[in-house]
Amino acid sequence: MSTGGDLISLGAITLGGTSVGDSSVGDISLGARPPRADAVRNREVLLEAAHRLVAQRGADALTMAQVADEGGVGKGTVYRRFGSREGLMAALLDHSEARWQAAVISGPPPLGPGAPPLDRLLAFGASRLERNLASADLIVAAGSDQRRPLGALRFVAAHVRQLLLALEIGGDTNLLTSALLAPLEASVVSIQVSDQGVDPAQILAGWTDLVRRVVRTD
Amino acid sequence: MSTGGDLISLGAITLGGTSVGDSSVGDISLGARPPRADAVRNREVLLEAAHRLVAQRGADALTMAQVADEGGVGKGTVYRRFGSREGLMAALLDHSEARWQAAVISGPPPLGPGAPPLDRLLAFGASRLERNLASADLIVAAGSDQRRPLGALRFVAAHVRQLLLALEIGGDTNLLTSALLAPLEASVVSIQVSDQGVDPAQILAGWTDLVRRVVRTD
DNA sequence: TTCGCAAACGGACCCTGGTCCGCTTGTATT
DNA sequence: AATACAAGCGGACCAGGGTCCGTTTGCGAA
Repeated sequence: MSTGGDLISLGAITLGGTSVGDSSVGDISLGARPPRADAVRNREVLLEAAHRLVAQRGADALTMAQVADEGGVGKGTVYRRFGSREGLMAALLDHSEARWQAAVISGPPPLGPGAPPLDRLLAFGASRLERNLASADLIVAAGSDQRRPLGALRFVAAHVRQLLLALEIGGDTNLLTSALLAPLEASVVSIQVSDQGVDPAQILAGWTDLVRRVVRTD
Repeated sequence: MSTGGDLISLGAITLGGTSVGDSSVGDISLGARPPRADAVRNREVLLEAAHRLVAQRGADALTMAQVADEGGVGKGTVYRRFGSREGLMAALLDHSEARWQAAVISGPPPLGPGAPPLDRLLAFGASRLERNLASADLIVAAGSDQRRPLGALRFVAAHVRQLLLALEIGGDTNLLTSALLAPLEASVVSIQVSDQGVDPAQILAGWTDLVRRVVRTD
């Protein structure tokens, strides 16, 4: 897996918070002294190790001791770097999240810019649902870790809100945004799919219907 | 706390599943021999102990060993009765859930029967949101335990679907129901309120707006 | 180059959820 | 009342998350 800088860490729209563990490598360290080389190295190594292990055995099976061993460091180091298991999961998500955000910001339409708002919104729903389902275990394992909800969720909300505004709907777009986002949340859809045996296509159909009803200005 | 039979365990719409731990006392034991007296007694005692501890220190702080001690039994017994921590939480929820369901089924309007469908739906949202927020920690702690999502969630879904049908909306009411329920889920709203500082009233306003848009048949 | 020290390291240690299994007890039957 | 046995019981035990603290190390300053 190339850990290269193929795209700027968009996930780092985390408003440089007070979150545990360090932030991404490419972060704008404002005033504070730069992180030590060994810390950066270990972070990389551990992320890669964790990624490998998750790919092999799934997120649920991942243990912190495993990650430490695989990375050739002590368990304490893993915790210093990521704060907690949730923090580690969140860090793992950051990669793919950044990729996805890039697709929304500058990818081809209808997901990316260029298509009419409604088309973009529907494409967004499909794409987000797919992603949330694909990384459901990771997302759920990341729980309500500091950085994820306030980073990724913020971006997603801003995007949807933008589209709703463009559609010139009345009402409070902020509130409506949350309401539209909820049915796509990993915690919600993973239950529907795993425990209730609902077909993901059905969920999307339901969401699409919902959106169509909400935005119609007949 | 009166453990009396003031209302029939509605939470037991759990379709008498294969879930771990036993089901509520009032269950229709079909064919199988009845539970032993000590088992029933311990279940009662432990529920009460757990309830007390949760009230005192909150759901998150609850440990299984505590419950066992407080109930004067071994830890193994707690696990036999409830299967897991999640199972215990789910059992705790059952009480209040049953109460709530009763209010929906036979309470005063507009939540209960008698009011026009739209009014009932909006009242439902307000009430459900309130309940989900009030027991958010318990609900989240109960996770995706067998009985909760397929018991409570099923009831709630059926109710909303009923109302939507009465409103004579087009489209697949099943899908729409899920989409309308998602924004009220504890996992969603508790993040909004705790981590994002959103006012519950705002959430309700957003949901109300959503519903109004969905059901309008202009 | 040497020095000082904040930062990083690592693994022993603690806590809690969950399992196991030998012992006890309720209950149906005779 | 005696018997048999399924069900229940309890606590020792294990695994994994998370903390602590004495030791090591990178790195800027002298």
